Amino acid sequence: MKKTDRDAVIDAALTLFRMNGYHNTSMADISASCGLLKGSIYHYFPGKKELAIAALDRVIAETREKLFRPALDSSVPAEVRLANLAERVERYFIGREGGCVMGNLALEVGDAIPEFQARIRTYFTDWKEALATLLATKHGRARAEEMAEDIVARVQGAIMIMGVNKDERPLRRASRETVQLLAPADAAATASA
Amino acid sequence: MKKTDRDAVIDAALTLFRMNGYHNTSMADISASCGLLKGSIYHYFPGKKELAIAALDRVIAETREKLFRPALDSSVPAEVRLANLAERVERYFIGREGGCVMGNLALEVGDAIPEFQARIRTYFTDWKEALATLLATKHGRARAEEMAEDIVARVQGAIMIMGVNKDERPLRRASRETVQLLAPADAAATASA
DNA sequence: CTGTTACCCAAACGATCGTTAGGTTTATCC
DNA sequence: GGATAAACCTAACGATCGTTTGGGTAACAG
Repeated sequence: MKKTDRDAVIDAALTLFRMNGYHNTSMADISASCGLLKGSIYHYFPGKKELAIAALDRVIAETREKLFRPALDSSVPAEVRLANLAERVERYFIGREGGCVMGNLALEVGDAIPEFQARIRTYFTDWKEALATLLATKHGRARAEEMAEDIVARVQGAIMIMGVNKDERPLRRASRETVQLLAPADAAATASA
Repeated sequence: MKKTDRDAVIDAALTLFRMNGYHNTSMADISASCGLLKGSIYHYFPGKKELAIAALDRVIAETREKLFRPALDSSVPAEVRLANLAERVERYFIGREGGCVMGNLALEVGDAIPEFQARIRTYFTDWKEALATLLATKHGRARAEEMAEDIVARVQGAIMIMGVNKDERPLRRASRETVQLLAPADAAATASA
């Protein structure tokens, strides 16, 4: 039961960071959102930065578990795993207010806070690795990594546009076209027909 | 000569907003960066928000002039215009510390500040319109708009990755593949050869 | 029951935030 | 050259920032 409060702080902080950004989220905001008094947060975390780091670490763990690890389960055909990964990513971000906290912080703090930068890089690397492993079953490893990086970029951009235009179709197209990269017989013809 | 100082304030603010974000840029920072004392900035702008709006308006005007308007010059073949647009966008962002201020603010402030949101939307719409107009010469208008939106998303994502991984290759690939969308004879074959 | 630790609150800290008020300098115009 | 206004500085404002201090309470160990 002890970890519940700590987790509640991380939960609140994570949501606020995602929706309002890091610098625009105050300890008072987090306090009001998690039920704990402002000063009490410092019982669990040395400061705001370390709290954010814990939040980012949680995102990394969660996405590894729920999104990227299933993609490496070799008992399932690669094309199915790719379809599952694409669909999970799509569902993960659609309707999630504030989009992707990793992408948001990547553009907000840039490399000003190395601990953030390192975690953001890890997150993107995980994502790219999962995609590259799957794509390498059909395309070469080198080309697969390029394609994986491009997919991650496109999805992140689609999430950005989703926030700006309230339109989730770019994200859906990114998912659909990703799946087709392992479709048999170079299914571009099937798609355009 | 009167507009010089005002422009200097906008210049400084724009650079700082792009590199450090909106909330993490203080009026004191802007003051120190433009040579004007903090209080003096309020002679030109009612507040920080209005200064930022002026900065965003300048970005819209600049990118219209230098990037998007040349794309609509019908005296040049569409495929050449697309190649020029892609190259200009690539050069515009590569090496530009902090990436794209519009994308950064889109993810940082989201829709919390409607005046920002409107300008960000305008910026993306301009970009998409330029691309869609060119792509519509070969593909249908509806499909061209989808493609344009996807390109914008991918480029923005590539800029994000460029900031995270210090790797500009995703952006270069996005440019290259964009150009090929108007290449004769569906130049995918040429590209993969 | 006593001592110790973890948990959490209440109150305040100095620093910095965006903003403002009032005065001084500089340019403009008749 | 004197009046008018724009440009700019100095100094401070209240509010909020992240953080700290000190104490109180509950839980658990001996």
